[in-house]
Amino acid sequence: MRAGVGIGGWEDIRAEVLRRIRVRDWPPGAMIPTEEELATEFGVARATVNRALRELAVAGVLERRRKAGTRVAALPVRKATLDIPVIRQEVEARGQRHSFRLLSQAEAVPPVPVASRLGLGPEQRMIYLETLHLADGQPFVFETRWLNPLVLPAPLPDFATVSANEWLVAHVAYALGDIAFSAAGATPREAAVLGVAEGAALFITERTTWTAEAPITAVRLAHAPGYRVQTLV
Amino acid sequence: MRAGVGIGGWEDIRAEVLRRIRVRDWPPGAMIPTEEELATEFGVARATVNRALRELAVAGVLERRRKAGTRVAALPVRKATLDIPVIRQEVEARGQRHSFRLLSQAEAVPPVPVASRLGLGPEQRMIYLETLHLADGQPFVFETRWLNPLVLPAPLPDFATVSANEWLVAHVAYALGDIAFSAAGATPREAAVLGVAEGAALFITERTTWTAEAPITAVRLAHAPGYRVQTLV
DNA sequence: TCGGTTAATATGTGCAGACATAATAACCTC
DNA sequence: GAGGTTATTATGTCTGCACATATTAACCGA
Repeated sequence: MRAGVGIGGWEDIRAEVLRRIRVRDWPPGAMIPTEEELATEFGVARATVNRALRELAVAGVLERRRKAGTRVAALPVRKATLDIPVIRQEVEARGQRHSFRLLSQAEAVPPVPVASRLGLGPEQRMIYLETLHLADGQPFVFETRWLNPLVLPAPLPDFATVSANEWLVAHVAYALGDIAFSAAGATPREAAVLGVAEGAALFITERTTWTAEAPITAVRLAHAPGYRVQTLV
Repeated sequence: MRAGVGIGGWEDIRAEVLRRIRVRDWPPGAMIPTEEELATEFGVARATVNRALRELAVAGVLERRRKAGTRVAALPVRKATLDIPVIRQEVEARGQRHSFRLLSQAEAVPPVPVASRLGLGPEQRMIYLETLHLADGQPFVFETRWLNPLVLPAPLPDFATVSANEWLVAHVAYALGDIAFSAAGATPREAAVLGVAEGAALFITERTTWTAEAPITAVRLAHAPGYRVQTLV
């Protein structure tokens, strides 16, 4: 950063470009000047302009192509970034105390939808866990998890004491995953565990993770009513 | 990129660092070498290592602090990036035909929750729109929207013909917004419009946007059953 | 030993110059 | 003109160097 001067950094360039887009100096779909031209105008190096424009492109505000140049996105596909924390952190971030209870543990062949989501054969046995997470003693989220025993290092912990999620993070080399959000009516089991009416609208998070070769775990989180996922754009 | 050589770019550095984290050469919580040391090891400039490590920090895999150094995140707060497209694009991306019907348009004082979410006084009148979006003729999402007439440029379009969302993107300088996801039972109105049972679990998206000074719009999207938001991590 | 000042250090960002790459535009041939 | 080749151009990235900044670690005096 230039000594003493409060302007000229890439964040300032980004802010100024964004301002021009928002006041429609550069309306949606319009081409904007080249990096070279902007660098000259702002009196900075091209690399600095590049950094600013790149960030805006990642955010979905600009579209860039070599040789073609840079244009303002016509229909900005806004990219919202969500933090997916560990449940304990999520509860504690709300200023509440986190605890959990292991409700059941078993070894079984998963149902077909879970098996296919994990890319498993029909006979592969897995570990099944049901855990209720509490915030200040109130039901917060009901977790049902399938674990692939083939990729877990021995010895397995006592999942009544150790959160499966946090143990996995600390002991298994993950590689890929996907997350999905949806809504579903509470199943009888979920209704009983969370203390809500059967069929009540629940927010559902489903996560699947793999190592490079094999599936690790599939989790379904049924959140207590009132749960929201929120983010700034 | 170095001529002819397929390695040595920042993406390769990022991949190699990620590999070492995943095979636990560098386990969660561990410090990793300094940029200088990695640059020497890989035979690249420090700026290249910096780019790679910065991306991993943004992704939540690394935690970096000046002078303190870089460590592997102990409890990786995974950052999931969601694309929030325009509804028309969303429908078309599924290979379906998009259409919509304006169900009602009025000018009214919004209910208190909406007014407070927008930071409005209790008497501010707004435009209220109800729109049903269809995918291949089937109900896809029911949109209820409050629009601030004070920030809209004249003339207003015919919202029966022009999607409010796309008109806004093209004509109003937005600045900030927030998005929230939740689940809710279908209200009588939503049930009738979407053709589902009252109380059925619906996935709800709520968006609010502002200019620098004034609120622009608050939207509630009630998605037809089966809707999912999905992303890779 | 405590508390505050100073030095050391890893990351954050800047610059100028160079070459790579992708995609368009210009050109040339038939 | 149509089709294929070549030149041009804007972005993408790398290098090497410099200085800023935030923290920590070392130091030192009361």
